[in-house]
Amino acid sequence: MVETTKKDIYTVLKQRVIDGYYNIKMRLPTEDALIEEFNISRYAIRKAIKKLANDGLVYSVKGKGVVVLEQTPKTKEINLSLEEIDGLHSLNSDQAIDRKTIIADFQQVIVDEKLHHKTSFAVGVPIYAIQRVRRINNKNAVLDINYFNAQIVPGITPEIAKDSIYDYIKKDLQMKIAVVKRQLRIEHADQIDHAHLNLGINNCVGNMISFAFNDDGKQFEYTESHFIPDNFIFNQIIKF
Amino acid sequence: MVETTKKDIYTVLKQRVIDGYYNIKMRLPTEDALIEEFNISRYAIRKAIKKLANDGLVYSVKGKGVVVLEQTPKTKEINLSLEEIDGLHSLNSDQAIDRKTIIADFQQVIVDEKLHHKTSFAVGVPIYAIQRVRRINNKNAVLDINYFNAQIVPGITPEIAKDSIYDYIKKDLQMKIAVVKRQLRIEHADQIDHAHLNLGINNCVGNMISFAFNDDGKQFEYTESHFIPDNFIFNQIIKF
DNA sequence: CGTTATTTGTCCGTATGTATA
DNA sequence: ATATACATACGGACAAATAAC
Repeated sequence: MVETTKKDIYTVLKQRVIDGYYNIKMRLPTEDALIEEFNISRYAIRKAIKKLANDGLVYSVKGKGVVVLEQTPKTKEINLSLEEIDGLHSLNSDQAIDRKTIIADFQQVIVDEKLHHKTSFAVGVPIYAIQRVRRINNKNAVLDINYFNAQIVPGITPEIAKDSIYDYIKKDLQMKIAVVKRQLRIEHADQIDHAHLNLGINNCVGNMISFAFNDDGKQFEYTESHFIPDNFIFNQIIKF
Repeated sequence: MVETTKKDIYTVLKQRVIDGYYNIKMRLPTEDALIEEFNISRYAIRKAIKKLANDGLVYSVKGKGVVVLEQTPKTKEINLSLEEIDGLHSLNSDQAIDRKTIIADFQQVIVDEKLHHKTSFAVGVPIYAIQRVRRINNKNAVLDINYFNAQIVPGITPEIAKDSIYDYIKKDLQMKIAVVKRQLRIEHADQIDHAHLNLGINNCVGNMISFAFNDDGKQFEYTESHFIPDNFIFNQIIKF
């Protein structure tokens, strides 16, 4: 029996899978065997295995066992996982990336009919409208167009926008971000994109649209992140 | 107490949320109240609520309750959810779409060093290499470039490819698809894209790369789906 | 402002179902 | 047909965050 705290079980199993420890049979030990080894409940073991499955490392088959998946190569592009927030603020730390944020526009406006249709904020609501260019590895790679409900997220300044609005929301306003609904499209680049981004010969951008909600269920943000081709990857693992 | 079978609880709650039944307080009843109403275990209630959360309709907050999120508008583009398989075969049925598949190329080849690097199939493995153009609403919208391991998925024919290879895998070969790992990039369109797709003035494509695994953990497919801008949306819901 | 009540989250043990070997 | 192994479901106990007083 191995001496391991509950939190470590996932880490231990993950390392073993990556090292090929279980690869000979392409199977994990049974739940009962792992319960024995780690001296812990079935619930805890299943939780660790579920996490491994979410990483795309293993797959559970009823009546068979937990299968180890063949490993696929790592990518060298900037890895977004469709789960990053606040533009490119919280990227994987193992990817060394030079970043710089340039404020291209900063306004306070009232939502009109046209903006309502785009952002789904109610007409008449005061909002911050901010445009920021994200410079990554000496390229203008992302144009963030943010709209924040000023009633829910008050007091944004250009200085805050230059740093991280999400840090301000979480740390200073003590607001909880609950859910972000995201859409990803590919669109023909418009004038603003060409003006701010290093598109090269490309005439399209990726457009990641985000609707963010706090834990009162209120939408406090609408954001479009326009990014240049070839530099970003979105990952997803689908289980059947 | 409402007479409801276990499976219906999610459906009933979903309908109530959509209808705004709980919107006055922006809260769902407590778990205990729902246990009372539906006369069912806490486990079952929590399962239904979890499903609602995955739909992006509600969000649970410890010590507070289950919050109903403000609703965002539906989109009119073809909705892919990053979770569709086999190109565009299994789309939402509420979106009426004309489809047609044209086989552009069909070959059996052996994996060489270059193909190994791209597909991550082992060198020497026999594979099917298939190119299909997906015509949607009278536009050449998607170019599917499929590579299937012929040892794991034998017997593919142009006739099968014209219909659905995934149907063949599941129904005829009785093989289980376990996991699909997917990457989405935006790339500059190449000659083949321009030749097969109705790109118009755009010179970029979306490239959805899929690695598919069966329940033995073996990778049986590598696919690139190149699609034209403006017609597709990928959705995701991120919970914190 | 501190204390108590409320409400969801986590964890455990157990029993039964279901697909696989 | 039998044994194996993961999936689902239930009830209960306690922890942790929030709300109410």
